[in-house]
Amino acid sequence: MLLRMSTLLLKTLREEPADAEVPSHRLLVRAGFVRRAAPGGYTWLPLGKLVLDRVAAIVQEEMAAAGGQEISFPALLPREPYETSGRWTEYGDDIFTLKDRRGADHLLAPTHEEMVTLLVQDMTGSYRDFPLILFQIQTKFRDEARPRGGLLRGREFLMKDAYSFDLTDDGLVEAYARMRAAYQRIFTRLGLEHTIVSAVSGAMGGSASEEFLASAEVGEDTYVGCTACDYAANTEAVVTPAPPAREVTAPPLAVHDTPETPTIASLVDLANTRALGGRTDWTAADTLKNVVVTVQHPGREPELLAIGLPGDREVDLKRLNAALAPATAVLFDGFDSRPDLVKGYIGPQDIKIRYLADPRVAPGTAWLTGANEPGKHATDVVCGRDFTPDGTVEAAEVRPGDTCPACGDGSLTMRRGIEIGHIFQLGRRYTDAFKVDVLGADGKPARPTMGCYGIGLSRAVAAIAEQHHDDRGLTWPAAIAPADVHIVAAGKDGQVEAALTLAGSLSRAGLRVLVDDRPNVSAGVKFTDAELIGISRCVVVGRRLSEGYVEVRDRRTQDRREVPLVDVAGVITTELG
RNA sequence: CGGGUCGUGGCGCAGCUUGGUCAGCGCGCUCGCCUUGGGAGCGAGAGGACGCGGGUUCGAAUCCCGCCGACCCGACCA
Repeated sequence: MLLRMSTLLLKTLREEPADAEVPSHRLLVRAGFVRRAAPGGYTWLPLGKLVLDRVAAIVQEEMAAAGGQEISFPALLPREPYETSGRWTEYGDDIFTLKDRRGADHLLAPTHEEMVTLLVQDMTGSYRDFPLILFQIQTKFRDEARPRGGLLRGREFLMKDAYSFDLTDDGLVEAYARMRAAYQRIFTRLGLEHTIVSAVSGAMGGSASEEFLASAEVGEDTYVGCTACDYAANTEAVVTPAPPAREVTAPPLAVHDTPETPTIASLVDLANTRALGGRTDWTAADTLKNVVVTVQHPGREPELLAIGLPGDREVDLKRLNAALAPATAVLFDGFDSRPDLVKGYIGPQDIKIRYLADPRVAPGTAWLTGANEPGKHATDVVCGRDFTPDGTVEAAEVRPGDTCPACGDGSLTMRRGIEIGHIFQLGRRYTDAFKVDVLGADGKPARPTMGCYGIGLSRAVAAIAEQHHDDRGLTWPAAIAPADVHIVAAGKDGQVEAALTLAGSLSRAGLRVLVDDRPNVSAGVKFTDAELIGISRCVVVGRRLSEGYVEVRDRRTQDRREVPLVDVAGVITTELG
């Protein structure tokens, strides 16, 4: 490959684009890799397309090595299959839908579980057709409420999704493990430092699920790690260790006048001032906070739900929503129409709506909580005696320092990352929905079980840019850089010809070459552009050319050394290793 | 969807409070000269319905109303 900058569609920007905030977005636009074309939609310019294609090639190689067969589905799909799976409504506003000229509903695919399930139903009939792994690289569409971060969250993006089909649960576990290993190889080859965390399945359904998170300040996912073991999880998937049930030793419930205490802080203050229950050491953690939310189940009437949790914790709506999926919850604000729910003084005793409690609210624990009357609270409200939750829920915020749920020893730390991959053991959710049965070895019908495995390719490019840049520009890992070597013709005119000659020979030697042969562009501009574009190896054809030397530079370390012109191919090839 | 900021040549911005040679600056672009190892210099140019639609006024980029769009924070999000 030989690319000449004199003819390349490339325009580097000296100034930062006003609409770009995160480093990857700023640099990819400034260096001429992508350009915004629509809200949440980006045009891949020649340099960017080269990178994207190299990322895709690595993914294809590893998918094939893991036994995957590549196919390609349409992006424009009819409504029916998604109606059958229930996702037409579950995905809700996040799905792009449209009508054709006859008024029939269609959608722009956000993901393809339905189609691949139908395909497998159509093309298989026997246990001999399994196991099977199919994958595709496709443009996906999601009507994101708010695209952001350039390539990091678009409404249209490139994704690799793979689907495994097995007839046994063991087979699924094996396929999942194989894909998991392939993902580790892929992200390592892409130069992405990443962590695998336990996750929740969300709208996809299914059981086991893990996310691959590329560490980055601008990441949208918060995940936890443990100081003592190798536990790692998305905050949404953190399970709260429940204390064991205990004997009820608390005195009977007692109601107290607690005027003007609608908040936990004001309640704790007053409790200590008045020595409620004979104590003056009340803390927020002794109180039971009860928060009312409106829950929307797909296609049903909204339901009111109360959440009980220790008063020193806030409700984390992300965690709550993950726990309630596919239903969604928002804070309730209609207290005026519900006199039985006294805002600021709600208690779980005889509450009229469904009540779910944090796991810390274990049987036998006693709490200071609302008495369901304005200006009154109750002490010694005991779980299991004075109230019984309808279940537990993971809705409380996770905090650094919380006890690790895996080892029970270490404490949790919190970090941010970009979700670059997500793998699921879906199970039979979709094969059940479409009643996919094949003939088993025993002559009886068998229903395949599925896994699905996604990688955001365009997002991966952005994640790589987040992890590989400095104050001068991008610093691509060699495996996915737009070229192997960037040749700069510095100095007088004769050097352009020499640079082109060198470029030709390196190209014939199998290297991917970008050569800056622009006439009438000063050396300084070329150097600055080369550093912005970020190809790892740069050859400067300049002042020592007449002596038979060129300069070889390392983009990352800024090392420079003079190399005889005749040795350049060898030096570059060796160092690229 | 809530909150905030903002729409002026390709890009980044000033001008708006106090309406009237305000269509302006930097970068980029074109042509010429010069320069050629760190975003050079000089000269000459091209390019803008000031987001859209109404309104006020003798006169609107500037004031008023409505709309649209973008970005940021939050909500939401394989």
